[in-house]
Amino acid sequence: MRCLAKRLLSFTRLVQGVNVSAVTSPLVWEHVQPAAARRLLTGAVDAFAERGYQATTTRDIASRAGMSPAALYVHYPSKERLLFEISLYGHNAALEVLRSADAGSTPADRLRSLVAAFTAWHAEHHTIARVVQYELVALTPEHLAEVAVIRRAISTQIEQVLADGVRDGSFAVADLPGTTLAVLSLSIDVARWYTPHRGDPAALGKLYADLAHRMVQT
Amino acid sequence: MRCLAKRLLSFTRLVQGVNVSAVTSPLVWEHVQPAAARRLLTGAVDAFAERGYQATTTRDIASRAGMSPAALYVHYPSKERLLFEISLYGHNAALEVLRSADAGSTPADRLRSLVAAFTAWHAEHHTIARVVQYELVALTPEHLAEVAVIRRAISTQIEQVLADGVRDGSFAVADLPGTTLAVLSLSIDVARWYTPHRGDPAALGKLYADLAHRMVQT
DNA sequence: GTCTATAGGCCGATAGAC
DNA sequence: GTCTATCGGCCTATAGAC
Repeated sequence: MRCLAKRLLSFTRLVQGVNVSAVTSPLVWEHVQPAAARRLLTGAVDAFAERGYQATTTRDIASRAGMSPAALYVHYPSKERLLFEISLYGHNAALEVLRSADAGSTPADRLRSLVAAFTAWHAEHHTIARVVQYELVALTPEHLAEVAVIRRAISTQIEQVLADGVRDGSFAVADLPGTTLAVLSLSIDVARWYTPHRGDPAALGKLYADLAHRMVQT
Repeated sequence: MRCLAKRLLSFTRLVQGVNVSAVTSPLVWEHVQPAAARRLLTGAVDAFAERGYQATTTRDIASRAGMSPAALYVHYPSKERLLFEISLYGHNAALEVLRSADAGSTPADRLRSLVAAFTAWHAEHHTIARVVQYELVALTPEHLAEVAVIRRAISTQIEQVLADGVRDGSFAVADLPGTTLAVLSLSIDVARWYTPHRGDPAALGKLYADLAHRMVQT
């Protein structure tokens, strides 16, 4: 457990840095060291996404990592802490994907870019995304409060672009908070139903960018 | 347990009948008899919606119904059967809400009516809806197959209206299955975030009907 | 149809050897 | 840092009295 603080620091640096490809590549958990801790963490992501946090046993996670049940506690102090690390990293990754995608000369371009990226991330990383979006209740109140800060930043990122579009007349939005939530919903719900055989994440992102833009354009 | 088949029959008749107000009123479970079985079922809905199926204990359900843990098994043979009855009833209710709402002279009117009703149902009945949409994995394969039939009917109901609008030129849809899923997503995701203090279900339905219509109109 | 009592098993987490 | 062994507790479900 001595290496926990170090791991949290390193992944925060990575996610908030410029190298976005790192969080969308298959090597998402490269920063988790040592390798045994990483095997436990990726096993937990898969198990939590498949069956949910409560239905997953520490024995299941350990066996996916090729270890005995007791070995888990050398790397993580509890099952909840494993969930928290996944949730915190996942939220930071999602926020960073949005921040990197917020580029374009018009609100319409920016919105399309945001929705395409956010949707594609939820498809590409649907296992992590499922944990991020559907296992919040299993976090301790303290850990939930920590990820809630990131969730508000994610919401603000979308709301800001919509507000900018309303201001310059390119968007017509009757209910700004409600429409923000609807745009977010569209992407987030992808984590519920997406499986790799249901199409290319990038193509899905493009479709959803178009649908979201049509929801608000004048 | 002798009364189980009778209960299933009676609620199917109710849900597929004409009295839609019955499934949107607070007395949704009136058909579940005797009262002790109904108390267990509504307690289970609340508990499953709050904490999830796996995190809910039979002791918790029984105590919400004011009974000892053992009394539950007089009315339901297992915890999963309780989930199945809730899920089956909820799916039938949602489908019936859609079928009753599919009225209007144009595809645009029909789509707006469908989305408004489906969205309002997910808000008004967000506890049942949460169980319906997020606890599918906890069902046995046989029970899952049974609700999957109803889920396909729900999806078809939306897809048909979109197809009708494309045919008569009132809608422009690049990807029919993808757009169908997006429209459904918008309403379904309401179950994830809705709480009563977040606004009136009917007003939310109206907003979402507008957003969905704009997604597809020419 | 409700209760008390409990079977039988699995869970999260720990102890201590190597 | 990994193992085997195990603790103490809680779980679903059942037995049997009333």
